[in-house]
Amino acid sequence: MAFSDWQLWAEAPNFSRISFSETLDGGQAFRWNRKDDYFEGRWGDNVVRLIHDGDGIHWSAPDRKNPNQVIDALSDYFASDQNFEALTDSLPWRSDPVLETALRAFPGLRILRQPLGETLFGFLCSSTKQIPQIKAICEAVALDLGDSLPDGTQALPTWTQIAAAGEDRLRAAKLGYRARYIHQTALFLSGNPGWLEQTETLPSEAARERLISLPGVGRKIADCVLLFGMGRLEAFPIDTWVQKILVRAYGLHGWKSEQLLDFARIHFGPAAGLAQQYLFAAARAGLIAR
DNA sequence: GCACAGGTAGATT
DNA sequence: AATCTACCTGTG
Repeated sequence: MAFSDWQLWAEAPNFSRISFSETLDGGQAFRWNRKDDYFEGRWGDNVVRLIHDGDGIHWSAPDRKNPNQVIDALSDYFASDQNFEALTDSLPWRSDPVLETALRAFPGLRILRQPLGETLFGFLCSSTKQIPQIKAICEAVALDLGDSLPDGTQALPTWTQIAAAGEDRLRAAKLGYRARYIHQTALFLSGNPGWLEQTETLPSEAARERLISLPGVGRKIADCVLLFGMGRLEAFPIDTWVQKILVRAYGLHGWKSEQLLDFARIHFGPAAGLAQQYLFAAARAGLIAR
């Protein structure tokens, strides 16, 4: 299957080169790969190539795809309904030099709006794994269990497909102890159709409680799903990186996790999750909290 | 050989 | 309620 010629995405977000790369391949999503001079990504039944050059962002998709559908899928995935410029400006960077450093390093960074089920799967794979390993696991599971995409590669499997496959097939994808959690969650979700979609209609606190009721989902993964799969920008996932940032760069030595969450909510405000992603990116780049 | 990696759940204190 | 600890596998 051939890909279309490159086409300008006129309404694309205003990324810098680095924030473009960091948004796609910085740990929010696990199915983007840097090819030659472009990124290739998959979500839902979409396969899209994106390239960021001096003219903006251009896309290419498998030939048979309707261009308007590609644009719509991109707009949805990049949460184009959100004004990230204003949200970023709403963060307390004027009085917070750590945050200011992160904002200046990654201007244009965004929070993606990924398919809910895929987001849950990706972060169920993520515990004590590095991003390249999470991506490798997702790829292995897709190859084994997923439906074919228009270019002949594989989508992530549905929860029903995962439930039917069984825990051993997941262990074969190097999921280790995560395989049991994922399979049990798959059994529940395949037996309760619409449960995830209904969760998405709830206020964030109630949605979080429901997500945490799933096997293998604790506070951190639930917050990742809220943030990256439900557009809840107030969700503030605290992982080992963010924990170190808060302790070292903000001086919050000895604070309990509940206290750190309170600090984040009060200090960063309604777009705390966006601040989290800036700080995460800056820490991984070695700019803060080394 | 061994510590550590975008955690969670169950046991122990 | 706070603090261990087991759980898989790959990497440095």
